[in-house]
Amino acid sequence: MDRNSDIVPFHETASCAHHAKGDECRFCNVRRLSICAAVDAEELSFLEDLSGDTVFEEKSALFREEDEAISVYNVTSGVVRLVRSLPDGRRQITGFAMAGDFLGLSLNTSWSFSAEAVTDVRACRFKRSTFEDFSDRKPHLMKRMHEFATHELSLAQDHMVLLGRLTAEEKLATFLLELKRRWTRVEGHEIGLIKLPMGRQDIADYLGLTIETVSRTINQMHRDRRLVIVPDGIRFVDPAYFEAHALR
Amino acid sequence: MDRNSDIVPFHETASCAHHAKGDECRFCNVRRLSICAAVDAEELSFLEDLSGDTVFEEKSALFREEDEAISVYNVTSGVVRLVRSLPDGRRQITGFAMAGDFLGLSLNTSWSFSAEAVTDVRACRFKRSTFEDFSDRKPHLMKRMHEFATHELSLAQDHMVLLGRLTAEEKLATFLLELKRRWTRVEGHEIGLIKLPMGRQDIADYLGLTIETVSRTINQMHRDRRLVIVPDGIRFVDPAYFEAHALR
DNA sequence: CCCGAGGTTTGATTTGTATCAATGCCAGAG
DNA sequence: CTCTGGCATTGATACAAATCAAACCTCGGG
Repeated sequence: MDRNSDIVPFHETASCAHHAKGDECRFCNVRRLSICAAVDAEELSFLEDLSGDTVFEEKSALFREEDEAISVYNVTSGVVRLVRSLPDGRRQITGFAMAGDFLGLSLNTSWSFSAEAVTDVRACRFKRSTFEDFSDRKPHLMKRMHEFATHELSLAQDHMVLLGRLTAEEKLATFLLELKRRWTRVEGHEIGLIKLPMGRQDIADYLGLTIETVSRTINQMHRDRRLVIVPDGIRFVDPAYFEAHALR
Repeated sequence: MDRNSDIVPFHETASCAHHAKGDECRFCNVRRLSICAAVDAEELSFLEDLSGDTVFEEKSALFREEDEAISVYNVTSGVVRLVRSLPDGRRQITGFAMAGDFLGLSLNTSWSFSAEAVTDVRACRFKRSTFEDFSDRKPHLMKRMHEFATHELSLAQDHMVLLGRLTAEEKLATFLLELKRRWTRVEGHEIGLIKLPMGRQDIADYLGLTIETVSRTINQMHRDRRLVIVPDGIRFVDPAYFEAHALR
């Protein structure tokens, strides 16, 4: 049975209710984190005309592997899982996209992965072809996209080491520490609670483990007083333990 | 004992002996495969002035993880392994670079991986800062680099699926098929013999396995009449078997 | 307040791959 | 021709994680 059968096609919403039209980008709280930080005020207002705010509800798909890439997206809130599936149902999650992350860096007309909303998600949407034309005329934007791509590539290489060479315990320690860093970056300040919006199955598919091994390993860490489990997340009790067992 | 202790620093050689200075790029046999295909005749001669042909002998390092990235490279012949190492000696090979592949796409001043010559290697070398200045002024070159980067990213995602979700048999089938495709691309025509210049340990470190499992799996395939083992490589006997077991 | 569904935890058992330990097989040096 | 060192192969055994199988929350709906 396909575990993804509950993923429904996305439903596009009307434009953002919280900003007057014409102010979205200037007041965007993820601009500093995103592609758009490379864009000056004048370009920003032009870019804004190309963009549309979209909302995806929990468990809906932003797009699927086999879809044509009509749009590209800048995630502004929520968490998205990036999934590659095998014909027999095995899944690998190659990453989680959060506020500031860009989907569609390659500007290819075909996606090579699915993007599914783990939580409710807001994203700034651009028509792919239009965005490509724009970036073709703005070398500094292209360069910023290239920097994003090579950064992603470096993260992908880290993840290959994790998948190929770490133990279950090391995988979880690395994952939790990385998640802490990403929330800190998004929130703009140190956080205590590490929110885990994704389910155990998603964590398993990200780390190349089974759900049972993820559950056992986290609960073992709890029993060993390395962390406490709280609603919707965990909290480090022994941060040094995670630093010592994680990859970089 | 560190398995890499035999990797010695590279020895730089004088410029290419086979071409008169001023003709390297025009007659370059990997141009069509490389970054340089995006460069027109005039730019090519300019680029050529920036470049120097280098030779690295088998087992030497082009650069190491911890080195500062002074140069970037365009591989013109031979095979390079890209390695990430853990402090305790565990290794993950994130890829093999062959003719046409570019090392230094990120243009960062620090490498995040080592590059080691598996065979004798020739590469076209550029000063990183100079190359960056050049690409900053040539949007189509930057775009080509970006395309290379996002293609790499897609390959990296494939490899994550392999590492996280495939069995040893599937990993080997995928690896051999992928290698066949890459040799075909480099040679410019279909090939029968799939050369395996890298040792079993390198294959293991690429696939997230041990050397024993690689050896057992290949020899099992041989016993099952899926392939024949020949000096320096293998030959498919049952190509359909590999197609059926490989990832895409 | 109870029920049911979806997700999580826990336990028992199996298994694929790692580990440990020889042995085999060249190719190059002497 | 024989020795030697560096892989590669093969076999026996161990073990980490997968698989199979319940039981257990918890939260929203009736």
